[in-house]
Amino acid sequence: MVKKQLIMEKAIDLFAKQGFEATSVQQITEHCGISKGAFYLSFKSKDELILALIDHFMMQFTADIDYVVKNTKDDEKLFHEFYYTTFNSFLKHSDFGKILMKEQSQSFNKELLIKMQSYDKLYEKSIMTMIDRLYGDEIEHIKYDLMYCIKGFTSTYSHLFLFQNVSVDLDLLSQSLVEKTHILAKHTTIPFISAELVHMGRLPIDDSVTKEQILEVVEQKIEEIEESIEKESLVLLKEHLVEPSLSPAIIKGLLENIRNHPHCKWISYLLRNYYKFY
Amino acid sequence: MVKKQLIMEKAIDLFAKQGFEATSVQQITEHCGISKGAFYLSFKSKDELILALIDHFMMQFTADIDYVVKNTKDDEKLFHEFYYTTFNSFLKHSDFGKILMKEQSQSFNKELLIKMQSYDKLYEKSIMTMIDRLYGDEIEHIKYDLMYCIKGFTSTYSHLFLFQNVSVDLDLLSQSLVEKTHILAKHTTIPFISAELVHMGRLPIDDSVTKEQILEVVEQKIEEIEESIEKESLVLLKEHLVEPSLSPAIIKGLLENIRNHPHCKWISYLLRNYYKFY
DNA sequence: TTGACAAATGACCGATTAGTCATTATTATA
DNA sequence: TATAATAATGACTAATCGGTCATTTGTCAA
Repeated sequence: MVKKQLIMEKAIDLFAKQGFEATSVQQITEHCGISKGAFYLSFKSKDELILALIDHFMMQFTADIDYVVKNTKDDEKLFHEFYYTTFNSFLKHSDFGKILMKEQSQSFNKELLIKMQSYDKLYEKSIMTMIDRLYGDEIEHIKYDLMYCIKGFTSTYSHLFLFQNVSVDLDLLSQSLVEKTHILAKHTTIPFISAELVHMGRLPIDDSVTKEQILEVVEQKIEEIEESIEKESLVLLKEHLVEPSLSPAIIKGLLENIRNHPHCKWISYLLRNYYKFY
Repeated sequence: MVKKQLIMEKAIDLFAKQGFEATSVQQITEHCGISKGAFYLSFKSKDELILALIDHFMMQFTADIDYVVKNTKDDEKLFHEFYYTTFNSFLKHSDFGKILMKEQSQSFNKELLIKMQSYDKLYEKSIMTMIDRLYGDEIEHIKYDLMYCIKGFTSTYSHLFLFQNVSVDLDLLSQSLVEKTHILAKHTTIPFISAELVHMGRLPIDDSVTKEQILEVVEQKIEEIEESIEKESLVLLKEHLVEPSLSPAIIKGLLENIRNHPHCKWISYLLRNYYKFY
């Protein structure tokens, strides 16, 4: 299982430099110092690797954004936290960010397309939550336009530090985008994007998650991670899932324990939403 | 020479669907109904094909935008014309637009990277011209931010009709973006992007064009095109280049003759700038 | 009809690809 | 230490890639 992570880390390096298709399995295994056969013990195919990478990072990203959006109490800081977290994630995992930008609209794989669309949908949902909370009904008619502009800002400005090697002041960048967002929200009058337009051309996605599915992910992670606090927290959460016995306060504390572990963010996200902690 | 155009047209289809690297020369020649050898009579390599495609479309696009920016007299309509022309070009050549979006940051080829950056620079120049004309010194401190937002709008909203199969009202879209642009220009106070930031991380590009270079392109096009009016106009323009003999009015008229021919837009652009017609 | 020239062909080349599997090395158990 | 179970190897396959070139086909004027 630790081999799987090694491969993923080294593959990221190469994919970011050369792109997915231009990188061979041979190159990856050489970069890892393992044999070609060993690669196929961890992943059934090269495609499965890229899917795993996307899941690994997008789950963290989605969970981080969701946490910030739902746990920032101060309305004044909401968009700033959102922008900052978005850019910080891109910066922290800039290699993956590059892959994402490069391969974004590359429909070479239907499964990948559906995956990306489902994460994108969650991202849009978070943005809409913020817009509804800050501006309410008063901008009902232009709220999808605002959402689209916000998405546009994040992707456009990400290019700056992903593809041009410039170091940027994320705080200032976030400030300037918060201002732009507020300005657009207050003054825009001409709507262009409707709810229908947002959802058209999308593939239908089943995004309901059952207790059993969560349980499966939790059990898998328990095997994977080694840190004691996180592992014990997961075990307790798993037992509570099978047979509820803990108080909400304890649950919330356990979730907080695992929230910042890179491999637990997604579980934390799933459970937060399962237990309706927001 | 007509074979070259056939290959380019058919290749566009496949590149848009599968991407550049995922499309083989074999596939292209089969789609054209020609042999593999015939392909290499028209293009020295597969790389040369993609470079030719990018030149072919980007020259048209750049020339169109430049014309609109320099020839729209009414300030009120300037940004509307700009947005409309941008989106209309993307829509008209949507297959190429897809390729552009897919392959944008793919640095698989240094020559391609430089090419794209030089066209991008021209696009940014056009935007800055509009900003300077409409808002002048009053927004000096945030003009690069505004430019970046405008670029962001065009690329973000292009996704709508390129990758989701939705038909959009380009006029309404342009209207709504004109409004957003004006709003941002009037109210933005926090600058983030500086002139240095825009030019950092860029490769140096030589964008001066000599008379000899223009002459070369003109002569080449004279051989290529068949339409009589355009051809004759080109011949006259060429003679005037070698030995000036025509009045400015005639030159302007000749340029107008060829302006809307897909293969002459670039020449028209080069000559307009050479004779300083703006 | 002939011969000279150009256009077009597709079998072929060496390199590279994703993926397999018989074999070997390592580890755990008894 | 002996045995069973697991992990890891890398030579191998079949397919495909971009690109070449001896050969064939087509098109002229003579």
